[in-house]
Amino acid sequence: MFVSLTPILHADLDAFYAAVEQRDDPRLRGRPVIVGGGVVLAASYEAKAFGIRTAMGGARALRLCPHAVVVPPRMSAYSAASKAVFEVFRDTTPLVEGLSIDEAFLDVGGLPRIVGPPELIARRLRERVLDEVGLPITVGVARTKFLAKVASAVAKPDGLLVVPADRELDFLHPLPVQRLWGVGKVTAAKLHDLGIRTVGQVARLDETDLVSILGKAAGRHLHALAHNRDPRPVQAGRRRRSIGSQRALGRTPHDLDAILASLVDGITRRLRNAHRACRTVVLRLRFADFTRATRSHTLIHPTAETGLLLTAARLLLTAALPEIASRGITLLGVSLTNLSDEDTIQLMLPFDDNHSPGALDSTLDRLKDRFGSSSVTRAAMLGRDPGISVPLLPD
DNA sequence: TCTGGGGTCCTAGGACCC
DNA sequence: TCTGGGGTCCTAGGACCC
Repeated sequence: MFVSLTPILHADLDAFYAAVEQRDDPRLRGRPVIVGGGVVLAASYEAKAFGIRTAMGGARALRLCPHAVVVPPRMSAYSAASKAVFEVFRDTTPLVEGLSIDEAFLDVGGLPRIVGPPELIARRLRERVLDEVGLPITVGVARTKFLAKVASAVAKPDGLLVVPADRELDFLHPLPVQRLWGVGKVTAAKLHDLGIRTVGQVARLDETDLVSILGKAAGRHLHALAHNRDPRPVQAGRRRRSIGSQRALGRTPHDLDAILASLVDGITRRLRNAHRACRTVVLRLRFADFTRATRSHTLIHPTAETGLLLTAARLLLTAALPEIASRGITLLGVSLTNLSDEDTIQLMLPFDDNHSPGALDSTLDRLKDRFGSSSVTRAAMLGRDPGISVPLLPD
């Protein structure tokens, strides 16, 4: 049987934040390092050996390993390191899809005839990241994104694993279900209740059974992954879909309005720096019992203006105040979603049913002449009002 | 064990339109 | 006059990932 071979690399930096700290401070090398404070943001492999895990409470982590070194996070150092690593990725192939600050997919399908087989490309990539950025990185290689990601997880730390096309299911089926992308605590528990512990057992289920257990999307998704069916291509240049910020609140009394203002100030700055605008403001709350809630409001027009977005956020907060007063609050957050490009505005045109059907189109034509046909698009606004997006010109 | 901060995607109900 | 089916958008919640 012909097997199409478009090799995909999944490159994943090892214990990223902790590795940057060990790189920058030789005294930390070889020692258990915890990045974070109240909660473990990252742990070096020496710390992981004591059972310390990401997202664990700091106090518990120190009980497991009292001599661990705790360092405060340096986000700017991590984003600089990430940038440098992604430059090596893009120098390897233009088809790079970033998944997070420390991992990415690389499609090297177009490369092998020029530079060699995927395994060689992966080996070179690991050497370059270590030489040029000073960080260990693990690479998984397979025909699908999903399998490449599984391969890197299995190969960690500081490893390389190639899954040959004729050995895919042999590799996949003995693994525990938690290895499937999208299976977390809740889904794993549901499957365990049914006696399903391995990927192979999932693969033997009918898709309809899986859908009835887990819901439509998750069931179909898992069924496909268990058979290593993952047609998703590596997508370079995917854009962020939301920008947010949040703050955990301690026991001391807090000025919620001031915190809200500083959160909105920070995220609107990031929004403008990215040349984006948003339409939906989401207020995030966590109560004293650690249950969560969101409140959202969608504006008519996209905007990146701090004042407008702060007003929307304040209205949401004001409406939530009675609930906050009765339940207590331990976290306040704001995110901006429904993002669009900042450099377009939407015109609301006062057309109604009495106008001739061609009136809007002729106006569109005039706008296309004025702004260029490719930059004028018709958009639906508020579900039913005709709207038109045009570039926002300096004058 | 006492819980951070940044995200993605899916579901479900209600409003509204055709 | 009463009714159906399909579609989109908004809101809220939840699972999951690093």
